Amino acid sequence: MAGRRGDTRERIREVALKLFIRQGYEKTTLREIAEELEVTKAALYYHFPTKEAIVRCLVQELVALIDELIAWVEAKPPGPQLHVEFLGRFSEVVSGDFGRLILFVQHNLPTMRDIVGAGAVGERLTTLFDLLYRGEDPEARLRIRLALIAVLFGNNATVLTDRRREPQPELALRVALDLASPRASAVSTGT
Amino acid sequence: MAGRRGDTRERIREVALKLFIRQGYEKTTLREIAEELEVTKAALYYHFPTKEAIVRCLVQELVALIDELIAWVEAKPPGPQLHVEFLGRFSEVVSGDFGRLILFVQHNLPTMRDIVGAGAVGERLTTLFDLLYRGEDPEARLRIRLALIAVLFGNNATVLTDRRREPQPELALRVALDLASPRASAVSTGT
Amino acid sequence: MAGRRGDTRERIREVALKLFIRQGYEKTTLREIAEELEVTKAALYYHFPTKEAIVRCLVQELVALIDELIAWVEAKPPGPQLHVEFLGRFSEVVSGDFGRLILFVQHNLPTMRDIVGAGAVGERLTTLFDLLYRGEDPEARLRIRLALIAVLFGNNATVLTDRRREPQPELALRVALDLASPRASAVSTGT
Amino acid sequence: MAGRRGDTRERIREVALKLFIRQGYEKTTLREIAEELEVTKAALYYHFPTKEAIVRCLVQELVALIDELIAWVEAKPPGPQLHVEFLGRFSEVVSGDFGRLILFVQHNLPTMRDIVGAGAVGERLTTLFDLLYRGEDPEARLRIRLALIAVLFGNNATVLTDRRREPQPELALRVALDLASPRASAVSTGT
DNA sequence: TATGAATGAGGCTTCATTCAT
DNA sequence: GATGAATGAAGCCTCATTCAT
Repeated sequence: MAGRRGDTRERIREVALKLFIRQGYEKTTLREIAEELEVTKAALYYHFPTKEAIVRCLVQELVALIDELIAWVEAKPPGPQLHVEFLGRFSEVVSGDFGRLILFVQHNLPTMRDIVGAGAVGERLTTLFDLLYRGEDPEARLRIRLALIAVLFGNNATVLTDRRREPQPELALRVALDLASPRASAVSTGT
Repeated sequence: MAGRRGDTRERIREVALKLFIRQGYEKTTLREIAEELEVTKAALYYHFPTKEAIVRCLVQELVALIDELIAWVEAKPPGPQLHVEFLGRFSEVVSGDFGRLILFVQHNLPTMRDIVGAGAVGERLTTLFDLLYRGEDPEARLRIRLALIAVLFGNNATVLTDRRREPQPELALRVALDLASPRASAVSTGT
Repeated sequence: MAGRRGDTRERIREVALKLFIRQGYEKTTLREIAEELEVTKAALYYHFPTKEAIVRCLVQELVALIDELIAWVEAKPPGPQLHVEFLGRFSEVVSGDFGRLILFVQHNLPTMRDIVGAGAVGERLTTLFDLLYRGEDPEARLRIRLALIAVLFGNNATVLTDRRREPQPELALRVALDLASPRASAVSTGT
Repeated sequence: MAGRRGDTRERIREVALKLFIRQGYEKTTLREIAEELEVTKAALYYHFPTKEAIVRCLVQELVALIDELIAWVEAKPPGPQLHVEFLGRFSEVVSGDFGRLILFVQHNLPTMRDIVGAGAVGERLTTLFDLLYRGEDPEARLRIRLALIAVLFGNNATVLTDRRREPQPELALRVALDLASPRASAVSTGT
């Protein structure tokens, strides 16, 4: 009640993100958001022209964060060492807002499709992958993607996640690094 | 009206599954389902007491399929060879209805939570993992889970998936096998 | 399941009456009636063309019972003794099906209006009163009506009824007789 | 749209009461209420969270009015004179909103049961009776209840009411007073 | 006599959105 | 910046009823 002047838009964003993750976009009503903020529904319309606009705003934040990663990668010299460094960076980033935004997207897949278009986020990620693995073979691409997933698993919980255990970011990072490291193993050269 | 006797319930299930994956549960209206089936909304209520009941039915099918996998694993002698065989089986199964049901769950995460309860599917999967890796260390558990994800990736497309390429089930299986195979040290040091 | 052949119509009537009293006509669905009878909804349509028809059937029974009372009164010589005898008769009759039918009407007042018409039952009762009190003054008419209510109170429970006590038919009859007995009391001659 | 600010809730209450009496709760649709008020159905939901809530609101008004009567009785010294005075008060009150609310309850008996609970109103009335007749015998209790009914009859029309005549409040009150007045023996033996 | 499957109408409710203040 | 009141569209669901078997 004191000291939060003008940050209403920010608070809306926060609450919306939380609820969109927990309950999904469609089940989250503007009334709920407003109530949690102790304002009226109509007040939200002062800050966002539309419910969808909140989603677009959140997605744009995610895209911006991915763009930062892209810029980060572009600034580094390519090479196998890059993958290792990148996973470290990714692991950091994922534990913050970036992680929650990814969760938001994962929990609202069909909604994403018809509010921001099919590939809004996916496209950007593919760009990122291309940068990391320009010219590499499909298997390497798949491995890096799994490595990212592994890192994600270290922090969040979704289906296929072990619900009985606490998140273990370091373990996840270790496995991810292994996955991404180049190999001349029997398996990948076989067949 | 022609030749389709008694299969209405089955057809509802089919269309609902398709639409729940494509548009999500909340955005899929009963009217849509009914129209695509060329019946009235009320007809749906003859076969399912509620919209949620369709979801529950679908989830139960998935659970049943997982239970089959569990039974399959329990029938085999344990050992490292089991993992290899299991991934093969999983790969087969994932290309069929099982895969679509997983997709359905992934695309409706928050809905799952409040219709069938938080862990309805996750719990079952954890049981399956426990069986595969009873007594193994956390890293092994994480790897098997990633291996399953890899197989899933070979067939479906979700966030973090490479949207420009066709699914490559064989490649995915190969990487999965590598992930799950036992290795000399925690961090692979080559073969 | 054994011995009740052909009495289905009767059983429908019974169950419907019970439910119409307890829950009201509108809230009682044909499905409920059918379920309690362990038949299907459609089966009801063999016995009654319509839900309203069940109501009409019940009302006609009540009307028939009132007509019996009318005939009974017409057969007796008029005079003050008649009132006493009639209340006795009424008290008997009210403890049986007649009472339940009255309850049914009381619990479904607006429904009666638009299924059987505003005065279907009331008209008949007025006829009965006219017979009992032909030529008597308005006060006497009101007293007889209250006497009948008193008798009703002795058996049923409605609003304005003392919910803490058991029905006391004899007490009710006693008060009713007092009410109906002619008087030259100070009150009725005053003003 | 003209001159009616903030009274919408009141107007809803009014129209609902009228229609609930005339057609019964179940047969009265929100569309009807809204149309008669020249607002949209959704507007009703701004003022009442639910159709049932309108009923509850109405019942609470009735309960409040009964409570006023209870307070009125408690403020008077007990004794036979109290009954006379009370019937006078009751007669006044019954010709206003109180009477319509009672009518509403009488015309929606089963609905009352499952919206506000079996004894919501009955309980309160019993409290009132207890106050009037603390320690008196069952017959006296029955008589006072009949006296109240008589007063009701003077204003409203229900089953067992003489539909051909106009309401006659004064006559009704006279009979009620006679009913409630103490008498020599249980069965009146003249004056 | 009875049922399984389906329909059409309509009911209650919810929700994003608007607008005058 | 914010609110109270209202709207329009649409959603889920229920129910009496029908009809071929």
